[in-house]
Amino acid sequence: MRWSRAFIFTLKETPKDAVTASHKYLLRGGYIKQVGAGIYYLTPLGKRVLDKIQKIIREEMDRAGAQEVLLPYVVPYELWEETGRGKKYGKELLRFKDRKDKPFVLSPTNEEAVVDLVRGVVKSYKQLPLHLYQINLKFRDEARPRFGLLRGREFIMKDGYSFHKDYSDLEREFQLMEKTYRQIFTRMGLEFRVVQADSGAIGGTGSREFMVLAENGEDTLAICTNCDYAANLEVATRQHKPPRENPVKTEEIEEVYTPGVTKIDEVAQFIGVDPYFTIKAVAKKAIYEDGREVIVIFFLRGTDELEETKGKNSIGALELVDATPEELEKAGLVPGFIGPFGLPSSIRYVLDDDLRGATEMVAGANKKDYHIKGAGLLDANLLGNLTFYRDIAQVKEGDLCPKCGAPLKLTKGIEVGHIFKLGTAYSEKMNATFLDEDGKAKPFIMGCYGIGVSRLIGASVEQNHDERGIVWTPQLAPYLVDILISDIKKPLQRERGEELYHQLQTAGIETILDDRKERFGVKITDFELLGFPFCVIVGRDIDKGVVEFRDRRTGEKLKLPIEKVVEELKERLESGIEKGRG
RNA sequence: CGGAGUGUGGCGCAGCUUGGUUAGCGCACUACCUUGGGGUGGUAGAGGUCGCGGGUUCAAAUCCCGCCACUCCGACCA
Repeated sequence: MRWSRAFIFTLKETPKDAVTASHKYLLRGGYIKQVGAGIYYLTPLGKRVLDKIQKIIREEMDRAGAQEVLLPYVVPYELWEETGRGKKYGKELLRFKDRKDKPFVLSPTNEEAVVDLVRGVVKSYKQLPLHLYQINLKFRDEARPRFGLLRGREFIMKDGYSFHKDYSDLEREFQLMEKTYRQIFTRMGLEFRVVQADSGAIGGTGSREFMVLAENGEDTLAICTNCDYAANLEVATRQHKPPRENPVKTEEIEEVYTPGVTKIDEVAQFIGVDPYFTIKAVAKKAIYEDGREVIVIFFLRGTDELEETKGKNSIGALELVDATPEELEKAGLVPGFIGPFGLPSSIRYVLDDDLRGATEMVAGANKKDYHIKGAGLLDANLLGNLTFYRDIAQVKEGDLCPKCGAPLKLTKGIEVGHIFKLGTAYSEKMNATFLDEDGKAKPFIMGCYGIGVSRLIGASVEQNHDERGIVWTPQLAPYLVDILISDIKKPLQRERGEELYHQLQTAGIETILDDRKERFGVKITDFELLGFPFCVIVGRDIDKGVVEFRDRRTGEKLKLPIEKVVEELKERLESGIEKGRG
């Protein structure tokens, strides 16, 4: 491509709306341009990156035996009624009507459509397994789109759905997909982790997320410093440590007058114990699928925080919201003084695993302005018979790995892939069955596999940039080499640059020729902003047949006879891409 | 969806408090000259219904009311 003819617009100043690196640089480099909240144009440069990503995904999915289809973007609402998701999905689902007043949705995910496609067509276990995937637009009417391509409302996603006759075959496919995804992200040259995850609103079990590691990722991951354990903080667990001995002994359980002291730190200080020996009560209102609302109290050590996702899952609720003091009082609770001892028997509660065997604890007395001290959770009679321990605490840096016991470390990531087992959740509701060997109709057992394709553009920049701009991995770069003609008015520079350009094209290396009538400074700054992996500067040494070769990532500069350029590039590309694969 | 904020040429902003001639600056853009390895310097230009609607007033970018859009913090999410 000749730069002088290319639709490239770079911005010297950062548009004020951009905060994160990827948003800033993609905007400044003219890879994207915003149309509306969470909706973007992709320019030719952006499209080239997108195509690279898609190509890798297609190759690997096809290699794994999946078949590409194209499902509709606009889906009749009636399909969503069949699964009940039409109502459940909330405002993120964009609903609208056509001229005949028939309701439709803009697809945010495509389980319904793919099941509809397959049902009645796949009738026998002999036709299974089947894996269909597509790369298509999605729309989710996000409450708050942000960070450019990282959280758009309209985005491109690869979504795949597999159909199986039994769970062991689903398991096999799931493993295959994990391997395939690893291969995909490795080929892109990205640093990533595979983590255990919550399966979220789509439902299902056995969930794995693929996280690109980046400082300002939206997800927090717990990663073991020793073994391969890695989990999204939402579901990360830790080893139960034996309770520490409380140095402050109490002869017997007693009530302490603690007027107006409600916060954990204040309570600990007031009574004179380490917050570790206090019991924190987190009151929430749980909302269930059927619309029921129940007050639930989560008890944790004063040094721990409730992990809402784990809390939610521990009681099978759809959502947890903060309970107001009025709601608590109505339920017979004393806000600020809630404790597990003497809790009204009608109240649903959950104890964190780490409280198992805890003794000499301080907790709210369920009585205004009083706490209890010296209580142990072994005193089952105080708790009633309903001891209900679950792991509901948020893992902290330094907690112990559930697998090997080494310390865990927290790090940030951007979710770019998610695979999970759906089971029969959709096939049953949509009455999609096949005849098994035993002659009985059974619902398909399904798996679901997503990759945030357009998000990957952003995630990749988020991970690969410096203070001057983007640093593409060779696998995703829109062009591999920028031939920079330093002074376009010098005929020799121009001629040699053109020759090299044709030579590289013949060699099959994607090249952009900066033949603009601009100064050197402008061109090199654009090169750095746009992030092409390599630059060949045809400049003042060309009369000696020498050009300058630059590596964007390392900043390395070297003088090189022009006829050695192709060789040099090929060498670097091979070693670079191999490194990416490792 | 709660809280905060912003809307003035393509981009970044000033002007608004205290209404008053042709609405200004930097970058980018056009033409010419100049310079030519890190966003050269100069001369002359083009480009704006001041987010939209209504109101107050002799007069509104500026004051008042309504609406819309976008951004940020939070809740939520591939």
